[in-house]
Amino acid sequence: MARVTLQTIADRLGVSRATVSYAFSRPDQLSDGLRRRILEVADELGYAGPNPTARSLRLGRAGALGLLFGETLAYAFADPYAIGFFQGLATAAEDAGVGLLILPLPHGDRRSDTVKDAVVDAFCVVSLPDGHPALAEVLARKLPVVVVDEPYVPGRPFLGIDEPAAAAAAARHVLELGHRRLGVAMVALNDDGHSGWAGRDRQEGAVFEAMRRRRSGYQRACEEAGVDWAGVPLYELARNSRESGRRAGHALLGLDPRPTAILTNTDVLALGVLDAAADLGLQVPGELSVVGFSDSAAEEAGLTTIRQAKQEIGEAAGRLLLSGEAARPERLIFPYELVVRSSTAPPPA
Amino acid sequence: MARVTLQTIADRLGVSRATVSYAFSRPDQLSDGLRRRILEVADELGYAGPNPTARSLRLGRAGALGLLFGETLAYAFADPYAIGFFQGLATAAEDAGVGLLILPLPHGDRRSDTVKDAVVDAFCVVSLPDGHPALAEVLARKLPVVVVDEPYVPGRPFLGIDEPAAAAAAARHVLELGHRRLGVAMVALNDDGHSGWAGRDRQEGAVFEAMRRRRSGYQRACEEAGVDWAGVPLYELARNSRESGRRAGHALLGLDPRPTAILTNTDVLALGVLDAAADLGLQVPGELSVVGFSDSAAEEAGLTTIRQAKQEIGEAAGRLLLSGEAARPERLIFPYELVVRSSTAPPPA
DNA sequence: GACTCCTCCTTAATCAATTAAGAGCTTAAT
DNA sequence: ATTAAGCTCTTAATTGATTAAGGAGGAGTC
Repeated sequence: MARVTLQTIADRLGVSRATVSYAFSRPDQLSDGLRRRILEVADELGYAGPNPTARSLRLGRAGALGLLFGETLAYAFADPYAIGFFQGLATAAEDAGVGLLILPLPHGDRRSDTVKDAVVDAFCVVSLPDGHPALAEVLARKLPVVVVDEPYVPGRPFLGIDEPAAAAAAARHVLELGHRRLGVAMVALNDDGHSGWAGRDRQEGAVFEAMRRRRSGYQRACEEAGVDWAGVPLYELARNSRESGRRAGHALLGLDPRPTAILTNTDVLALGVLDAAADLGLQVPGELSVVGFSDSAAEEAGLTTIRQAKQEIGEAAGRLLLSGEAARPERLIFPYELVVRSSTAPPPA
Repeated sequence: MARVTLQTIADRLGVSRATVSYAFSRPDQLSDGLRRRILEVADELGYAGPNPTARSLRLGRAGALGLLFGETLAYAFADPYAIGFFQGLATAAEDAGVGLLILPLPHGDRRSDTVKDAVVDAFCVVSLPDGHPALAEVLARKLPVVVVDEPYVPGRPFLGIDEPAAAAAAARHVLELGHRRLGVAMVALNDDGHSGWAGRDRQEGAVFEAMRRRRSGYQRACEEAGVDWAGVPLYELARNSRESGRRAGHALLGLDPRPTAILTNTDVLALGVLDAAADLGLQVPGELSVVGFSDSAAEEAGLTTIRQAKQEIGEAAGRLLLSGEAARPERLIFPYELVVRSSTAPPPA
């Protein structure tokens, strides 16, 4: 059974290919009788309709938005922040009637050309580490691109929050409550899979720009409050999971002197820190204050966190790409908000 | 600035288009010198690389899997069950190095041809109501298709659980605990946006097959236990949200006599029912037992539920489509498991 | 009867690539 | 010297559509 194309139908009926095309896409160009006959024969031959790829080639539009996320897809779908963002982006795509093509990152040794081969009209890049090869591939495509969260690409629209300011607000919150011994747990500073204490080098050389900037916000707030940043232990995690957070929590809470407040750069991590506190029988917030980030999984647990409008950011990214305005390099900085719940309080006396 | 194509580069160098193509896709066919010169000129002219659409047309493969989900995308991304499924599907796609094209359903009056225009190699259809027009469009594409959960399409591979048996297991659990006055809250029976008490007609005429079958499982278990199904109130919800669950909870718990156990067809709904119980000061499980479904949001809340391997199902669906075996119509029925937690207990004496 | 105007369909260019087969030319083997 | 074999590049067919421009024929108008 050879492939059925417009031509097959045309030949069968002794009309031209163009005529058959019109039957599908422009009914007004044809007499009703012929059109009906064409559709009949098409049905009879099992024609699948005008080939979308050929159509796309001819029309010069793909009808899809490419999404590149700086993690494995399985991971992305497990991350509440990513989910919120997807939701916003999907809303924009849906309103415009275009699809959302979620692309896997080139993974391990397998050389897959997903970015090169992606049939899309534009790309949305989210949370890619500095210098990731996929970014270069995206830029090489010469299509509209927006970047969300990181990395900042000069000349391209950027969407995100003021990371240092937001992080500083989180730190300032506990500092103003009177805490002086802080601890920090952060995921996604680097992408070498390492977990453990992170010294100055790993902190400042972090390849995830947004997280690097977040960290600098913590530092600034500490220094402004007269707390020596060099004395603030920072535990770095390879994966953003509750289990990771627990591990970091145990590491930080095992220190002497023990921190009275722990800052984390994701809510999921913060939940893990709460688990660690529970393991050790520490009261939160009486004996330990914990702050999350993103307000993605914080409400139920009563977690103090920084809220960012992930859905709005996603939707704005989508609209920007679909409006064709993505050529103008804008920096859209979205608001954040410190949400104080029941995981923070003044330190024990 | 006109578009740069292979031809542009070929003309510039005075070579044939084929030569330029080889420079990109088959280095062994060319001398190193010429190849280097071609790549140089390409770079100089700002060539974006071989056009993926044209490539796709010529090669006859799209490098993407189409996903059609029976709800708005914004909604899908908010549903823990869907997320789990996506995760599995994305894993399979990722391993194969293909993208995942998430398609919006034709929405309201806007006639968008996303299904017709989707550049994909296969479709995965999830939870579509009976007779939804998008299904016909998918089938018309004559591409490999698998259906997950619903609807069952004769001749096409199907993946899901034994819905009636799973639902019956949930019902049997509370019946065996001694409950006799049950209440049921269900979402996604119909897609007409209606919420409220559902009588026999709306129950049996439900357009979402999986949910219809789930309901029949509840009924069967009741009847086997000698509980008259006609006396079991069923409250139907238009949306799967915690708020909906709370509403259903209030409706059911406001009845006289009050049910001692409430079955729901999603965990999210069950959480809402717990909220309603809390509103009314009812102890769970002392005064009320609640059972969820899917184990997608149940663990933290200590909810008794039916666990289904959503990730596995997603991954299996992906692999089936990508293996090219999707032609053989199989019915892959996945295991379910009753997970008893702390939301169910014998009824009050 | 000549002219114009429709309606309906065809012609042919175009979208941007891939790739089997073949044509020159050089090198190696007999 | 001749033939075969290798390289390197070109030719041309192919993938499956869209659409502006044009032609043929019939109807309407003066």
